[in-house]
Amino acid sequence: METVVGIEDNDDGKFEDSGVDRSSSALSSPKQIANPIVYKLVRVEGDGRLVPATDDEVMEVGDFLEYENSEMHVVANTGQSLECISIERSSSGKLRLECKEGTAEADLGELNAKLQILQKVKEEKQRISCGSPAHSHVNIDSQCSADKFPVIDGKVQSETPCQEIPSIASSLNYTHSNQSGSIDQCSRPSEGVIESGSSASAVYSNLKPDLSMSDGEICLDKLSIRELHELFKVTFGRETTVKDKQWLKRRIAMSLTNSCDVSATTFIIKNNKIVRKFEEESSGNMNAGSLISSGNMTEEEDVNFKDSSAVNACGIEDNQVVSETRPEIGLEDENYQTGQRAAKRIRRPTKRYIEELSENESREHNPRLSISNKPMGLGHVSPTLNVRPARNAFSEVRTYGTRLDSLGGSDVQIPCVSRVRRSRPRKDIASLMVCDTVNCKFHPTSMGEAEKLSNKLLEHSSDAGSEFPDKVLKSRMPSKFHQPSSSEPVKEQCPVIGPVELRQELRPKRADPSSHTSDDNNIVTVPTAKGGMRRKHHRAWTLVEVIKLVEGVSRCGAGRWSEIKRLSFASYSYRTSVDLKDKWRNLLKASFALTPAPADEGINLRKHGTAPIPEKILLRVRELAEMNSQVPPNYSSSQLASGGGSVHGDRSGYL
DNA sequence: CTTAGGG
DNA sequence: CCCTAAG
Repeated sequence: METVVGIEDNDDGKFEDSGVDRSSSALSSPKQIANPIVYKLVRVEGDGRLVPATDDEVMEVGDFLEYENSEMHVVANTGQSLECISIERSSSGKLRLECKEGTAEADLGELNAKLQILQKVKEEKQRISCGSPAHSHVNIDSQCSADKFPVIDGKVQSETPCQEIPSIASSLNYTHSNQSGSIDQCSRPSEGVIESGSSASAVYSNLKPDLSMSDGEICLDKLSIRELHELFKVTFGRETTVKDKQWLKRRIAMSLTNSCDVSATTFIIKNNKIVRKFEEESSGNMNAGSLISSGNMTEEEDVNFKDSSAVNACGIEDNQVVSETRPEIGLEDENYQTGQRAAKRIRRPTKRYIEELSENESREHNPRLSISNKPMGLGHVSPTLNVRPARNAFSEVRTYGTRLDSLGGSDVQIPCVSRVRRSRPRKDIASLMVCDTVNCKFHPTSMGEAEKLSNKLLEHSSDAGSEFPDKVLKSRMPSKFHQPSSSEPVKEQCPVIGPVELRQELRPKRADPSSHTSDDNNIVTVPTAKGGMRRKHHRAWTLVEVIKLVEGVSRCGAGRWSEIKRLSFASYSYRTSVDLKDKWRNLLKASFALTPAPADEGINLRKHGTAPIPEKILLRVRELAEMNSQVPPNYSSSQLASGGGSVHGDRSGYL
């Protein structure tokens, strides 16, 4: 699945013993054997099997490696401080520096990218390896460490103080062994411990002599402030004005350790250890100082962070390689590994945090915007009443605007005003204007009570009708309201485009064009074969609407839906006469079901389940229905003893 | 177009 | 809600 870079260490025969190692070696091509350290590209199959990497894969990695090497060179050249040089001498040291430098100075971006990829691969591999029998322990180990990272870290720190920074070369071998060891350890602790003890000690003994920590530490200690500054500069790629020797030392040490981690790929664990050690050492010597100084050095800290992250990337890469290594055991190693993991973990967040956090933030913001508020509660009468009017009023305008939007094809809502006016011919504009005025009227009018509202609405609607010349009404109403959308060629419906979301409303604020937020009603129109658009989602009828409907029916009589539409639903572009009719039908049904119908419907059962609609209204509906059905106007009053009288009364109340 | 009714 | 038929 994933391509992994593996480092195979041929130098130490003992390391090869491990099954893991063998597998890797088996995979490795023969030529690799010659080199002490071999980077292998392998693919981890789903079953955990390691498969030799393809040429392409190798190439990919190869580039990276090359890049690193070049980086190393650069670093070496750039490296000015004695310390650096000394470190560089050791192969491991070189790597370290390189990583560090690369991250700090050179193409952080590129490195990071590569590192990320590598890291990903590595992670994947680890995951996979868990599944595979051979690597299962590894996985566990890594996971465990990861999970417990913090704790382990602390543990490691305390436990690993003795460790010193070995030369990178040694560390490489060592690392491999360590890693494998750690893995092994997990599976079989006892063995691992023993083994680790021997191997680890041996390695250590060998390594220590080389450079080891003493080098770093001593060197740092011996360095003058100026030298430290230089070193700092080399390390971080920038000057520092800090005069605190301890702080400088600490910084440098940390950076070195970090770099080690990174570069140490294989050594990561070890590096971690080392790092830890450094920290400890530094802490022992300068911890107090560092703490104090750290407060002042935010800037410096930041830089460090950066560096560390960069380094991390390198480290990750290395880690990746390491992961492949076979199992050697070392108690310490395990600790190291855990430590490494921990370090990894810690750092990683750092890196990603920034990116992701920013992303998240942006996302969060967006969601908010995108989230539509649909405060419409049918159940709540008062609220709806207040809200609805406004919304409704605009809805018409909105509709127009929507259409325009749809034209654009984008969901974005353009301020209705601009759209409407632009797109629409004068006539339309006029009609719109009228609508607006009407809407405005509605808006301002605050109707606390449903009745009031209904009354007012009625008035308005009637007013509008009467006020405006028939011409205007006619033109705007029938053509535009009803089918206009579908009929209106062009732009509005974009039949061709396909399902377009028409966001109708601009909500209460028509002024605020920007708020596209999905409004309560997102009406999705679906292109019909005919080319017409049809609403896809049902728009819940609001109480206000129902009231208006009832009112309209009482006023105009059932069946005169177009009239009612015109009078009472002028502002509701989305309610067609057919809708009204349908709704009325439903209301009738409901009313009869709900109320003990004295008249035709003998069912007295009440359905409480469905009663968002106030009984009052249903009652009235029923009355109206009865009235209608009973037709004879004269007769109605007498006939509908219970209903007739009440009907009138209700009606008067409403009206 | 508008209604009415079925799906 | 949508679709369709009938007036």
